[in-house]
Amino acid sequence: MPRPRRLRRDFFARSVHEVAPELIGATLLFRGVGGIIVEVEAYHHTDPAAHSYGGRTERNAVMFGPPGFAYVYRSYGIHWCLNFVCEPKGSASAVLIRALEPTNGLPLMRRRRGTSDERLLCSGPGRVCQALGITAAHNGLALDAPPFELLERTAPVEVVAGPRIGITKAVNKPWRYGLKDSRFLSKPFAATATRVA
DNA sequence: TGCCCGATTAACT
DNA sequence: GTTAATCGGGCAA
Repeated sequence: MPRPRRLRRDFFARSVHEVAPELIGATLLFRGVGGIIVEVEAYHHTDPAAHSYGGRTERNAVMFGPPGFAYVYRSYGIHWCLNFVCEPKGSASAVLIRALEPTNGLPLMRRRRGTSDERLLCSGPGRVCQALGITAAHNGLALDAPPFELLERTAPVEVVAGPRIGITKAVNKPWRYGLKDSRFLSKPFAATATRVA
């Protein structure tokens, strides 16, 4: 097994719809804690469900910056959610990290999450940030430098696509991507989900 | 200023 | 299946 390579900043400088499925199977670590990305969603600036759809604000400013940086926002006043900014600078598109298969730093993740159930550690965007210790303090950080470490996938994976979760606009767009049959998804994909890779 | 609501989660019935 | 928790963004006034 070859040593996994780091994802470089130019990996993210492409269409969010190319990057998102390729992130499935990659490894996300934050201060050495994390796991394999098994679920993401793509948000394009022309998409009414995207935070950047209505233009630049203080909250979404990082989305309008260069690709390869973290956009972290508060969800429902309670949770934090992590995105990877993609595409050329200014296109304001990003990939939401929705679930990981935990592989590194499990004791710390269990303590932060208050559960020992491995399936509840990182299965949901708010849970990922709680388990990894990511907050607004990390909004705007580069993804190719500590405390982040992103590793390319080392083996082929089966990626499926389906409608995104928890949104009220553009609900039919199949821009949620996942590792087929992973037990760490926040929700299963339909049996009829499109296979994309 | 006031009001509504959301890329969620956990704890209910 | 339903709902409370909790708060900043965005928009009406």
